[in-house]
Amino acid sequence: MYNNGKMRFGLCCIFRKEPIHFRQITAKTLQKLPRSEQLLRLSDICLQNVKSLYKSLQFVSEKGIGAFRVLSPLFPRYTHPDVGYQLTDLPEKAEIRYFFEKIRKIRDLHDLRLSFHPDQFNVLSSPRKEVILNTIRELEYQAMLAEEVGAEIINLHAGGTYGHKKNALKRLEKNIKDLPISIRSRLTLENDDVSWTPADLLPFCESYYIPMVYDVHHHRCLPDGLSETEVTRKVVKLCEKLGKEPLFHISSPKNGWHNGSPKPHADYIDPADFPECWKGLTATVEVEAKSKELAVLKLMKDLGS
DNA sequence: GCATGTCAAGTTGTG
DNA sequence: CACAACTTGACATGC
Repeated sequence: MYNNGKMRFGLCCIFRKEPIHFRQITAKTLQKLPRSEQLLRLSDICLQNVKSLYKSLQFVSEKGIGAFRVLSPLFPRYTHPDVGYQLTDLPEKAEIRYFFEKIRKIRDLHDLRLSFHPDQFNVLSSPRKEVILNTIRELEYQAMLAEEVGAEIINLHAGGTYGHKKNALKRLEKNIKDLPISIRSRLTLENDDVSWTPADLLPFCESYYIPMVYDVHHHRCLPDGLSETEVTRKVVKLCEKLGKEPLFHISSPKNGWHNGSPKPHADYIDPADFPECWKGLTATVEVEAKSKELAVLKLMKDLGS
């Protein structure tokens, strides 16, 4: 069913050369200001960031890039305990909503696939209640943005193992079951390069109907006995069952495969690192490379797509 | 202007 | 035990 389909490539969060920038602000800077000025600064940054996101989608659609990962701090410090805020607190909320609408329209027009990838401190397998609560708060924020921009995916890692994978998976299962639908319906789990391999995650994902995002670079850094072909086949099968397009991650090692740690990402993707078994599939491949849009475009050219 | 240290958050592995 | 690494970049500060 997915053979000879259309593969789309995804750009992650930011640009290397293209003059599209996202702004940030720290909690420390905000805390020096009275609340009204905090909200003015935040409103300005959020509005500029949604404009930049719109420009990002214009850029990718013009270049034939079919997917885009939205950066987590699009609305900086949204869930911070002291300086956090809501969209309705921002003076320019109407303008911000107007750009959300423009973003949804360009997304629909070009059928762009949008995703979120919450940072490493979002952990649903932690034994600490506080960590789970903070994670859910952050995921609710990202789900709100996902709803506003029309994003389909919130992709998470499985967290730590705490020396006992089975118990960690039990906590993960329970916490996933309790998630609000806005998060749960978008949730995917990705294999990492420290703890959780495809062999660990696939049975879990199959049991609970969660798409597994297959990062082949992580798999090469932390192998598990499964071949890339086997993992790909299982992921495609699971996604078919769930009615979702498979999502893969690709990167190349900065210092080569045999020169120290292969984990750091290179500027570009070596086409030799692109798995043969992915070719011809209907799937999204997010490109994790430091040269960002240049790397995505080069890979597309190198692969002739 | 430019260089440098800092930034909310978790977990693991290395030195 | 401290610290870097992870999608690292962008901001704030000080020269």
